[in-house]
Amino acid sequence: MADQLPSRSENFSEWYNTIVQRADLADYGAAKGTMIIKPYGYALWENIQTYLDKRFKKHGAKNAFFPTFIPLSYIQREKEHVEGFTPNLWLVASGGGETLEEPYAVRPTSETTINMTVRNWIHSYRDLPLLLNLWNSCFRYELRTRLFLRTSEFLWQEGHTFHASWDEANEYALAILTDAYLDFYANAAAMPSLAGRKSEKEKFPGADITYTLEQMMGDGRALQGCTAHNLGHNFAKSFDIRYLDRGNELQYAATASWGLSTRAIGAILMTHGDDKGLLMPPRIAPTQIVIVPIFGKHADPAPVLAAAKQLARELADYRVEIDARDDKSPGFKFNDWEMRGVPLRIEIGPKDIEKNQVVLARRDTGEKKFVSNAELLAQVAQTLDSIHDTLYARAKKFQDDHTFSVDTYAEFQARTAGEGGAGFLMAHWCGNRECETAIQQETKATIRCIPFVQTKEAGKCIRCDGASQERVVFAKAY
RNA sequence: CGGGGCGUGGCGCAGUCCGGUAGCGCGCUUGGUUUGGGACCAUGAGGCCGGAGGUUCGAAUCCUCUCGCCCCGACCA
Repeated sequence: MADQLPSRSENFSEWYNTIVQRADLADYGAAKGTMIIKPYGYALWENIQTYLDKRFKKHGAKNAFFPTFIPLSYIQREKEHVEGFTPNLWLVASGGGETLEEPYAVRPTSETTINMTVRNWIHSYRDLPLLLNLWNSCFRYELRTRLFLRTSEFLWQEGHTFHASWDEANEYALAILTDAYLDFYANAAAMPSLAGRKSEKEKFPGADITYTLEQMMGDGRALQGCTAHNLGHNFAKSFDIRYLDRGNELQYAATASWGLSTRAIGAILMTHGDDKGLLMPPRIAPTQIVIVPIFGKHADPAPVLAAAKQLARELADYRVEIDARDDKSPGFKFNDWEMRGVPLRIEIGPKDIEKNQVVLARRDTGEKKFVSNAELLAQVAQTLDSIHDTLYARAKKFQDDHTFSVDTYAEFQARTAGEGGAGFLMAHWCGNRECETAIQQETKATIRCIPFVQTKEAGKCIRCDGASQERVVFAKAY
């Protein structure tokens, strides 16, 4: 009897920490705060990459690579940017035993090094837009780390784009947010998102506007699933990126940047799943279907194994694994793959072979049914789609059930009291940073975003009674 | 950097108070019986007890120093 998992409903945080390691997604690295992504976890990342990469390219972005080491003076060039990132910066002080004349920053993000380079690539409006994307890792010094959610080094993509005007940069950032990220979360990860923009306090250092998708995790905490920034002319001015427009006038370019990291894996894990373990969304699941051959009593295992392999060939369009381990019982395998979150299981034994059928078992509902070989392909396709829809619907319902309109600070404090998440709290806010900071200090809740979609209504700030024209979303966040 | 806890086979732990040369569960090896919801019997392998120094005839155990990790707080783009 294997150890029981911690209960997801009763101890969410322990459940997460245990499942990430037990499902072989990731492990701790030797250096403090670093993460080893194991094959099962990396396969999930590769599926995320494949999905997103296509959409970025559809929007004209081209992949490139920029160095990990960045001269410190580059980072220091944009005022807000350096202030924002200094607490998280790793520096390389020596190389080859020699102290460096100027330390290198280990990229916390590539805005500066990209801008220093691209300023020489752009001379004319004909060079715009310039649309780059990098798949790499970045490094941020962190005091408290958690696998996938916050580590000292993590994988991500960072897009950096250069445009002729502020509006064009803005449109591009929004296009990526909705056509790439929102689409990915909804149609690949089976996750609803709350789209909006960040408050001044929460936005990216150096951005004019930061757009975000906020998702609700299974414990009612919020997680920022990605960001897209309209950097306006800030970096172009700091790095002197100018071009000649059609009227032969020198203009500053406008820039945007946008990113999604391996934190998305954490988001997927914390959105789906139950007390049995993980539940991978079918379209990006590392293994979509596991075939468990049942070797019957006193029967020859060879025909069963052969039938399982034949099944796998028929299902070649899917990511399929056959669990032919002969030292594990079927019951153990069922539990094992359920813990790992494989959405669909096919059981095949001697009795099924006689009857030209298999057993289809879905991870989300636990439902098991016999399916004839003739109907198998259609049933598999339909069931995987149905699991995706079920996961999305569940997550949406959970988000809706944990979204509250809050009109008094007393209720706000009551909802944010205690250890766990508080859901999304839609409340009026005067727009002042002082109030925002005070609310955070008093309740641990932060403004996650100012949603794009909401009914405009006048109201009073939850804390100071100041005038407000729209609600913002507060939550306790990861 | 404060406050608390912990370092003992791959993993989880007991043993530490009352010093006598290391044990349990899981996993792993091999053989056999099993296999439709977490199988069983037998067998075997595996440990500088985080590190250094000290006390002692003798240290996982007592003393001193040191290194590392975890939790809470501070920090978090």
